[in-house]
Amino acid sequence: MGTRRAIRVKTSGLAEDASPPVIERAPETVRRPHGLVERLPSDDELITALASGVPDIAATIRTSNDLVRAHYNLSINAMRVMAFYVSQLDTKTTRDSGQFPLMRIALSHIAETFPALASSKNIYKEIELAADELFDAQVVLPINNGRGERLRLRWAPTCGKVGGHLLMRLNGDLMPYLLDLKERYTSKQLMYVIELRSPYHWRLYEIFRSYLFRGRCSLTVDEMKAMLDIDSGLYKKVGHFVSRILTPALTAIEQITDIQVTIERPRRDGKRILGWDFLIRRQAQRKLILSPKAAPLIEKMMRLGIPVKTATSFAENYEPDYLAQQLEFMTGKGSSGYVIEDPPGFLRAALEGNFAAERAEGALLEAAKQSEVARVALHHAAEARLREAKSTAEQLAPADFRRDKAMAMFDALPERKRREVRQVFADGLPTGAFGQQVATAFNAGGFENPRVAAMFRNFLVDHFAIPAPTRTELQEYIASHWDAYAPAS
DNA sequence: TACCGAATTCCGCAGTTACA
DNA sequence: TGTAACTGCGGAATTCGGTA
Repeated sequence: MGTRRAIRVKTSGLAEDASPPVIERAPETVRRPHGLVERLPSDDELITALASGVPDIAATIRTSNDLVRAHYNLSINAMRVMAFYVSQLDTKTTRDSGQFPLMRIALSHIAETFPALASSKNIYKEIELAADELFDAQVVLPINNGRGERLRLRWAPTCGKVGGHLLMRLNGDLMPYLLDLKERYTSKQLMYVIELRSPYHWRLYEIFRSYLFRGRCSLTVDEMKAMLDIDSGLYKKVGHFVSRILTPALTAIEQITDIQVTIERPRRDGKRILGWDFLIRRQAQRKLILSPKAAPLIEKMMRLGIPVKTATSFAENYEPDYLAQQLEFMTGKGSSGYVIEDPPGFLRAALEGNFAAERAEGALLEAAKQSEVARVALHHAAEARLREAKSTAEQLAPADFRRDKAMAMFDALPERKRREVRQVFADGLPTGAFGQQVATAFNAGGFENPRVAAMFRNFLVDHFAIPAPTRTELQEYIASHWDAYAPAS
């Protein structure tokens, strides 16, 4: 008998998890009942493909329309794992070998691709459950030109979590539905589904997208429930199906994906709603994502945890070079150990405040210690900023400026943070008439008191780089600035 | 116009997820 | 860890529309 040994699985050379997988090997030989001794395949022989890392989210995935419209119901994480696996396939190698590869995928790469999954408390457990589901679940495919005959297939006959990786092989019988598709297929870009949070939204997006070429489709309630594998006993009332499945899905599809689906009219039998005619069109603004300069920037923003809708909005409203500059500043800030708790908020602040330029100013400050010339340049830059700030303030009435600037920034804070700010200002102020006035003004959520407005506005302006100030920062600010705002006694 | 059945609206519950 | 938001679901009350 061979000796028992531990084999470290060959790594892809990319980011590794905290716990590299070690597969405990059974003895290398096994005695078959008929007496023959066979050699078991090694791990390297078993694993025929290594996921190459985080997929290109702009890459296109093709799926046969038969599979898109098949009857199945997977959890959202199982859908994500499936999409990840398919995105990693090498079509030629897979076709030549005649079977899907047994792929080793780092869980960290799956989590990195799907931000919603990455924020989960127990990513490993969730992916393990998704793997179990892909092993157990079935897809029911119509065959023989849909003459009522159905074929049941399992998704992944080999699927399991090993250490920090997922080992998975798709069912080879699914190859005609995923490879070498020349007609009757639906293509989608990963970027448009990674943010979908419900399997129903994902499935309906794929289904409607399969009809995009036609611009419209007509589906009955029963057809949709069958495709989504919803038990006929559920959503007996059409209204429930509409309000709980269809409407939320259409909203998510419009907000997140590249198509927009609207209900043209219901199909009725008397009063009874049988289904609907849908209008399907590509969202014009989403085409911007495909522009050569914007696409990589949007992808980069999404990798930083910024939702696609926000990323698209930034790409639409800012010049690519300027956006790239601020993104570079943001990633530099992150890699230097600064924890960015709210990436969309931080980037918005960076775009509005031109942090990258301020960083250049910071570099100038360092140089100023060495050079008189730099010191003068720094002085001029500071004066220019001051002039710009004054100009903005002068364009607005003082009260409007206070309200618009300070309230906008204050309102941008999460509710919990707003409560904390109010509390800190209330706690941190000295007792007495003015302190009471300040506390009352804050608790009322307003800035009627000009001193409170000025103090808070200046805090925000001075600390604009801090989207959500901490309690300590606020207390320190109040302590050091109190005298400047307190009324003369 | 009254009746009946389907659609719509509203409410509440439970489990999950996101966030600070 | 607590809270808010979201998702998925069922049921009751009300409204609407077809039909006799």
